[in-house]
Amino acid sequence: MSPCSSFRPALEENSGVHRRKYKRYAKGTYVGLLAYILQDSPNKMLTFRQIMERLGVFVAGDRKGLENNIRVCLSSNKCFVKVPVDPDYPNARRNFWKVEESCITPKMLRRHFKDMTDMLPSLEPQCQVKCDTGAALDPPSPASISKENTQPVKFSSSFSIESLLKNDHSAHLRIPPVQDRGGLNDLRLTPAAGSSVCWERSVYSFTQSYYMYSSAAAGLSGIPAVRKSLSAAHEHALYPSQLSSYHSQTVQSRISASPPLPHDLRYLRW
DNA sequence: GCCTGTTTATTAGACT
DNA sequence: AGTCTAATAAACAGGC
Repeated sequence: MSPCSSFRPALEENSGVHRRKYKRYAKGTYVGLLAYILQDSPNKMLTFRQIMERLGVFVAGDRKGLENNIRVCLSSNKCFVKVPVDPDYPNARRNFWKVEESCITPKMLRRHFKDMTDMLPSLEPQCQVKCDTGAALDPPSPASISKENTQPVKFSSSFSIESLLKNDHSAHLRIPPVQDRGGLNDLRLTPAAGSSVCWERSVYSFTQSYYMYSSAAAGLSGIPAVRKSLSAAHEHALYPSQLSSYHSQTVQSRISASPPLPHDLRYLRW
């Protein structure tokens, strides 16, 4: 069974009755994908346009619908927060979006990064323990909400986004070229590999799993949208740590090569 | 007019 | 089976 074998066009033959034009993705959610894209950006925040540019690599088809979906996702999920592009002149319509990690619950981790935990059996028990404690999973009671707000949940597990990305960015391990990689089933965890490899392979597989159906493709023509083939530049932009040439760079050079901080960019047009 | 962000309603898959 | 929640569509407001 391929990772995406359960993807099927959602349109009914006699559609028009159902509003849904997309099949729910077999793996992954917008939240998970957005979180990854944001966290993988140099400053861990992006404008909406930048988000869409990165998403554009994954998705072909109806951009309007996708934009709408992403907007809703960003607006309705508290784990995504806005940062004014220009702090001096806050504009409600010109913001960076970033991930508010303190708002990511174990439940969200399990739900939105489920595919990665599936590939990370060594981490699953950790997450499971947290999830099974109940307190962290149960819907917050009114009384607990204020407490939760004042005591943001910070995850120090190796599967927290922070930890995972930390591992990712500190990785010096060489990863085989994309074309040489196996699918999800080929993942093998070795003691020597460590979580860095786990994470990198997981991110690869995770993003690979994002074959999306656009409403234009699935809804109008009945043809599923397919993931665009990635150019080398795109591959590098999205999976930088996968390219061996990338690994020839030191972490320091990666940092120095990063764009300036957001406040230096605030007068640029996006 | 376009872009961005918010809100609401609906649907359907996942979860309990 | 009932509930929860992500995905989707649409309408609207406000800034550029």
